[in-house]
Amino acid sequence: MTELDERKAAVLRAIVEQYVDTAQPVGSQTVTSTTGLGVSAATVRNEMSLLEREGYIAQPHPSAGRVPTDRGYRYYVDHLAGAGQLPATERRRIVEFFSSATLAMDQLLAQTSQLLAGVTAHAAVVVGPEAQAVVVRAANLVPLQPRVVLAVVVLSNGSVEKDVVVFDADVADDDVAEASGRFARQLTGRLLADVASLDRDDFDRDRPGPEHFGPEHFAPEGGPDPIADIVDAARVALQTRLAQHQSEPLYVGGASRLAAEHDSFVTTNTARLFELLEQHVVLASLMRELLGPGLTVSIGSENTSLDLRECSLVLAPYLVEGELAGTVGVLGPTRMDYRKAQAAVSAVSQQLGRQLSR
Amino acid sequence: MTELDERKAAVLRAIVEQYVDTAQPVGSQTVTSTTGLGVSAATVRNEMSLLEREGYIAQPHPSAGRVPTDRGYRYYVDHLAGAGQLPATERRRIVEFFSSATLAMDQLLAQTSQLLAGVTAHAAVVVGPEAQAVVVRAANLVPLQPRVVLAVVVLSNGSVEKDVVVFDADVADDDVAEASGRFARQLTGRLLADVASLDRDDFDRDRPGPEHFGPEHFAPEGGPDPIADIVDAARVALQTRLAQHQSEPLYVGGASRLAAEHDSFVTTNTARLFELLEQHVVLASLMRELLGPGLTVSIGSENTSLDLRECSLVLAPYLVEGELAGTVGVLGPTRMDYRKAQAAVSAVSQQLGRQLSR
DNA sequence: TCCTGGCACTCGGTACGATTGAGTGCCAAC
DNA sequence: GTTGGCACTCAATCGTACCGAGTGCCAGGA
Repeated sequence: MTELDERKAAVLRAIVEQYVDTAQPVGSQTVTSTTGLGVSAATVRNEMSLLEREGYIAQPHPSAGRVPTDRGYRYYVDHLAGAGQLPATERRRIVEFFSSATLAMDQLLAQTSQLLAGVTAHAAVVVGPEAQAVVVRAANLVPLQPRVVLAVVVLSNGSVEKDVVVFDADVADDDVAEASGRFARQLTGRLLADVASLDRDDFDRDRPGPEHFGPEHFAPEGGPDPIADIVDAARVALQTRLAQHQSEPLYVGGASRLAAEHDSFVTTNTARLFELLEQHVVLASLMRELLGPGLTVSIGSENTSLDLRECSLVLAPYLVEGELAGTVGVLGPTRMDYRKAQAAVSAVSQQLGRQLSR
Repeated sequence: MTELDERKAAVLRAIVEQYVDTAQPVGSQTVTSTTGLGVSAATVRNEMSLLEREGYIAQPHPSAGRVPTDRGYRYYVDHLAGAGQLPATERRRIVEFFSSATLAMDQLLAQTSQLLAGVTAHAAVVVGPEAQAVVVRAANLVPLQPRVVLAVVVLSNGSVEKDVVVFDADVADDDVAEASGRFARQLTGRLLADVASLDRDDFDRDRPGPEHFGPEHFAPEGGPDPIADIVDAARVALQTRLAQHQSEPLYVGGASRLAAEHDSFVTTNTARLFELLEQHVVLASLMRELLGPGLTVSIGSENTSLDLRECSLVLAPYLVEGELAGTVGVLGPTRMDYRKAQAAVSAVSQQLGRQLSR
């Protein structure tokens, strides 16, 4: 759309910022008194009238002040918000968090989402890097009970995945130990993406003999091999779990902030929002859809999801070693301090990328 | 308190059940029409007047019907609710869940909390067994990056704990492998409770030499031993994490239901409730305080926490092999279907105990 | 003694009208 | 192009009236 002239922009900015601050419709008087532009309320009224005609602001009812529309917020974000600076305390809070964090990927991301929620006072979402490039660093089978074995896999991103395998009959600890060795040799060093898609034959063909460790006893004849059965059962169990791990590692922090914002959400159902936050798949696809190269802001009705039509999302990707790795974002009401949200999201995404590039 | 006579009890029961159903104050007419007792509304009014005088019911305003007080709910729960039966579909849902569940402890408990939330349509809480008796089944050190090692411990309850250890200088993979063996020998088979409290000397004294596996190279002289340093660093890192694991394994399911119930929570702040649910320590101590040998119901103002003064908790312990192991519970508004909640909590606690006793 | 129908009373909720005040739109004057 | 002034609109507030649900009480009956 065409650009607004300077004074209209100033008026719009005043309305947005005032409304974000007070949650009350803003009248022409308020605009003249809070902004320095040397014109009277009547002039402002004329400008407001035009702004309304062009859809940047609206009146909740005919004799009230003006409220920004989604389009008004959009213009504000695109042209007026500028690059906000975080207050020093919060900037420090972010830096300190990352400088003291020595965590595995999953824990780091979970805590990052809470950090971002704390700084912005909104709900925060962090999507982890695609686990395609992740490599299996260690694999183990651990007997828990006579018929129960735990398959454990350590990944190069510091995550640990596990799954319980239950057998019909007791399995000897020795068998498990041997199976564990074979299991480790099968998986260690492999790409997660490969592991998820391979089946028994692939492993047998790829690694026909013992390599790393001492000699191993393969079942000599083609008959049933209890050890192989254990290994297979464990692998199958883990494959489904690893497939999940691969898909959408998503962390939500500070969801309870949504409840605090409830007053403004008269129309939409807060409960629906909470459900949405619990459905990681939906949320992740929604974020993937929105994500652009830099800071992305999606405002109210710009969101495809009806439940989000009174919410805004502020998203940014983060880069690990120059590669687009994941997303951090903030979810709040459209009446949100976009400058601060953008500054926080931007700072956190940069720091997180830097941290993960180490 | 003294028992209520039969008719008063019937009136109270009718008021409670009607109010739980409709959320509207109940008048004498409604009571006579919904209950089978063959008396007129006037008589019911007299009874209600007495019930009010004794504090079982109250009027929101002078010309409205009656609403149960916390004391009224209390009497209802103690004398009138009886042992409710779950509808068949929901009973089956619970049984099926447990019969098909083959999960590690932590996953099982998390899913159980969601099951209970689903059945009761309230938020649900599950506290896991004290991890005192848990034994370390396997331990490993896995190199992730030149200076980063992941310490992983598998516990007999199927949980996996891990922590990142960062070193000042690079450590060779071979050193890590050797340290991993020593680390495993130090921890495997030990009680979690012991591991958390021991220090380096204890291990050295207890296990002076190689036992299970082939010969191992101890640093011969008393000088600095890089392997031992790695092992120590890993153990210290894990100890703090294991201490947490030991304390309060708590799972909350269906927290979003609280938002759906918001309409009734006019006075109290929903956001505070969400925060409470996120503070596992507070919640766990609160539940420990309340827990009795059987089903426990804590109603509104009976709760010490102010944030819960419009909520009720229905709790039950579950037994594993005859021993009190943990707690399951439901958190909802005082205006809750106590029969159903009690039946669900009771069923889930039994099934969970049975499952864990296997 | 206990129950019941009747009746007066109370009070929340709704509808209606008047009033107030914030805010606008428009216009004439600068 | 800007401004002050003025009429207009309409939400919010208040007071009044009314309705109806519900109660408390009382006198009469079982």
